[in-house]
Amino acid sequence: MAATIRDVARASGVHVSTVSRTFSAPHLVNAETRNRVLAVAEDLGYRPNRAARALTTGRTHNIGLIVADISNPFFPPLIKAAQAHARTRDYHVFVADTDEDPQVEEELIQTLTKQVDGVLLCSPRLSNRVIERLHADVPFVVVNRRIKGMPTILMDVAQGARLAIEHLTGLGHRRLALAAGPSGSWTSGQMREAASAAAAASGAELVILGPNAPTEQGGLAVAAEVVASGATGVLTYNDLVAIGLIEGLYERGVRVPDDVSVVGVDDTLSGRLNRPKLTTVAMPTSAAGRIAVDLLLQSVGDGRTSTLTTLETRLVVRESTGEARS
Amino acid sequence: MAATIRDVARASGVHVSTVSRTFSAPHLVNAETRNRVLAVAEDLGYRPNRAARALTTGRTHNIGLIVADISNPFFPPLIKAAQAHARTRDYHVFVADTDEDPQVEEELIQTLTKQVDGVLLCSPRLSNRVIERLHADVPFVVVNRRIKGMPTILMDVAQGARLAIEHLTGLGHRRLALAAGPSGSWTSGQMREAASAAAAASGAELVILGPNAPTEQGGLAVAAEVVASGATGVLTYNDLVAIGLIEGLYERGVRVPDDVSVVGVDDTLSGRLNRPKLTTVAMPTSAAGRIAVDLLLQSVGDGRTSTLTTLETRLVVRESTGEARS
DNA sequence: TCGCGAGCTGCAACCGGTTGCATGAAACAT
DNA sequence: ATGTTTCATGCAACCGGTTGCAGCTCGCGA
Repeated sequence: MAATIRDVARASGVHVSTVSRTFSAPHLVNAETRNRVLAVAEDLGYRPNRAARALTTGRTHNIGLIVADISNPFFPPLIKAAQAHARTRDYHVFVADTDEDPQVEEELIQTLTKQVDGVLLCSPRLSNRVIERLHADVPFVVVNRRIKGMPTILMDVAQGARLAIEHLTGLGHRRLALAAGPSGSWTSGQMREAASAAAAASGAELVILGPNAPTEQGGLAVAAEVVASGATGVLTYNDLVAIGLIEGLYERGVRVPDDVSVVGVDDTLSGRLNRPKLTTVAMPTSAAGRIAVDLLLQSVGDGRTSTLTTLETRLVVRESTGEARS
Repeated sequence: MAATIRDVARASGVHVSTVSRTFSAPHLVNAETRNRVLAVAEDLGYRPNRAARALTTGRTHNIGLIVADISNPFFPPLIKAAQAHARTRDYHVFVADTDEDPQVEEELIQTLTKQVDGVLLCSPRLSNRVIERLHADVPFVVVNRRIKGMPTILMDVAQGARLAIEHLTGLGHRRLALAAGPSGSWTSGQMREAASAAAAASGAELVILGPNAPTEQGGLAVAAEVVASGATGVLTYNDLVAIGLIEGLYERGVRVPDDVSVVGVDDTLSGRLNRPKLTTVAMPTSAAGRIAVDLLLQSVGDGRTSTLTTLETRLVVRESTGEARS
């Protein structure tokens, strides 16, 4: 149906190899010939078949991007940034959603392997062991998880957690809670450690509640425990959990920030939440998307590189936190 | 690096064609041979290269999914449903985001064309003419837009708009506004017509405000016009616009629903918005994703089919609408 | 005038699979 | 014992490109 390189060759009276070179190594072909070939190609609507090209070059010019849950608003900015950035490098990004299921995650990686030059693993739920095994087949860049020997991009969630806890203790809260994330989440572990340390340093108490689903449901479900814990300041795994939690607290007649202060993480809903607007730790997701693509293409190019990039986070104070009532 | 079909053939003492058949037409090969080949393949970690297969079969077993903006919460459920459903058919979904830019949309379709068997066009911003031209190269299924001769899935936004307007007039509102969508949006045109008709039928006034960006920014920006219009009931292009609008109204001291009632469309934020919870028209996005994949695979299989599927919408009344103050 | 290098182009093998056709052996009917 | 199927496998061409190598032409210096 569509025109192939041989059609173009025939129509312009040259050998296929000349047509091939016209597109992939233009400087090797005479300007006159090149223009003729280009004209014919244009005329026939010829476009090189990337899959066929990949067969010989070993470069698909595609990269895979795997996320746990595309409906988590944390990911879209990262995805958008990665796509836009990859496009400037003549690469395409294929996004796949694992539904937070490690099994599906592994399958997806397996199938993607042959169709992409590298994979961006965002907040993977697989064990390090499995990831290392799969790494033999295809270059990875890992976002939000520390794995030795792989290019890694971390958002400094420990710093974020510290900022959040200090913000809460600074407001006078002495009894704090952390609504942790899912058990497979490396980030959640980091938050937990940093929050514990920061709380201890300020002489505040911290109870860990969880694991919780990283969703509004998870937040809604943990509300009862928060109330029972007697905490007046809560740090949540992410904004969705915070939203769900606030909702759950309201349902129990607990008001935010009057009775309990809540801090989210991600800053994904800036304008979205009406009352109260969420105090949260902002994550540099777009930057992470761009950098991830660069790292990946780099490691696709010159073999394994193992870099650790850590991006800073930032506390955004809005309306969901307030002074502790004495 | 990775094992190829020839490695497996050599190691198991059969011809490559036998190995090939073991995977793509198992019934043609003797059970004993098959098991031996499978064992060797397993041993070598062989997995058929889908790109190479695509070269001869013309089937990539991939489908493309193009959305205007992946951060619009309308899309993720659709994407998830499409991916999950496609996986059961041994297909993969590659998602691409156009940033609401028709130019980018066209480029993406062009590049995807050769790498997928068909493309799901969700809420396209391109003109019908361009879409029809591109359709020559690759099968399409179009969601949320009516294009003659292409398989189409529509959510009955006209019905939704009618329900919403009737809900508002039923509450006693006589002066209504529609915060329309972007100019390229077919859906927005449908809403406009249906809303006008429904308003006229109820003897209410309706002013059309827009076009607006289909985002919270768009809603925020249109708030002034809403206030100026004197409308007490507003239907918005989607939930994001509604959220932005409510925010903008609050900033101007106008309360929802006390002073102005707001109805969104999409039902994307159900639990998310705290006060007031959004009254909205629910869209069957997951169903659309599943059906879209089916239609596409079907039209990939037996050539062009042109079906029109219309899915019902549903009004979900929450807290952002209330009785008109007399 | 000859030799040589530079610049272009063609040849053909190859990437990793698929598939129509031919071959051969075993099973069956006559 | 012979002819006919059926089943399993091998052969080789093909999909749409890329690329190392060889050959040709031309210009230039000696």
